[in-house]
Amino acid sequence: MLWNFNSNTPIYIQIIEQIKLSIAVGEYKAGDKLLSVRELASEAEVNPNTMQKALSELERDGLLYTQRTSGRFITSDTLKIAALRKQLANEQVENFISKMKLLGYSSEEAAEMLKDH
Amino acid sequence: MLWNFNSNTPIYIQIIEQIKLSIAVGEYKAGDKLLSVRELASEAEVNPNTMQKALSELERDGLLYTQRTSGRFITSDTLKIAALRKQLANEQVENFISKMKLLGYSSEEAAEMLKDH
DNA sequence: ATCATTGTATTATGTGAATAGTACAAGCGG
DNA sequence: CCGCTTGTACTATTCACATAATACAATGAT
Repeated sequence: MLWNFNSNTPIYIQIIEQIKLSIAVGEYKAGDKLLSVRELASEAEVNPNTMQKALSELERDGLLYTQRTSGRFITSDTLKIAALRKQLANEQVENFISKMKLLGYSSEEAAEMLKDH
Repeated sequence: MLWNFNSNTPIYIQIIEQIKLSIAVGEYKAGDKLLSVRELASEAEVNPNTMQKALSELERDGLLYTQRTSGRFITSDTLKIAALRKQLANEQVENFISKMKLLGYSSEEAAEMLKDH
């Protein structure tokens, strides 16, 4: 996994978002075993505590589960994963439209700009 | 001006974004006088130092200018303001497309989801 | 001339994110 | 059984953001 962070958002939030994305698009597959907290932390060059915090939150969302001393795994619920992808996409669509509205562009104008891109 | 902040981004960054938006869409007009730092801070319910920090940065961008003891004003450069609006819109478009690409949607599929919205 | 308001600067304090370092129970493999 | 790896927990420290409380020079209005 390739990690990159910017400075304006807490790192653990960005980790959550990036892992969610990886799950949603199948870069992590249902049932996959994750690297250990320490390995992931090392890979992302963050503190293990920070990685742990992000993983715990993903677990609360049901996207991961833990087997006590054996490791963490991606949920096997493929429906949940498909729903996640759709949800993330919908969030992007709604965010885009609302931001463009704030900037004074109608949905039609926004769509036009997309086409011209 | 109506202020609202979320917790995941530094407040002074959010202030910058919101004022930029207000300038871009003409809620603040070219040459307008702003409220004083203290008044704006009070209105937004933040510390004057925080407001000051945001305003200074906007000034560095050339969107505001200061007349030492008389107050702060929006730039009179209407071309710059028009360019700002276009730039913010372009950022939204590019961000939207790139995020949708990451989620595995082509530009055409993204445009389709927009239409269906 | 006086005074209030302007932006600006400074110091101290509080808070949450992130790091560093350490510790421990649980289980798997040898 | 032993040792390694797992997740997890805890304390201490650093850092940036934010706040609180002042202070001051410049200037426009009274």
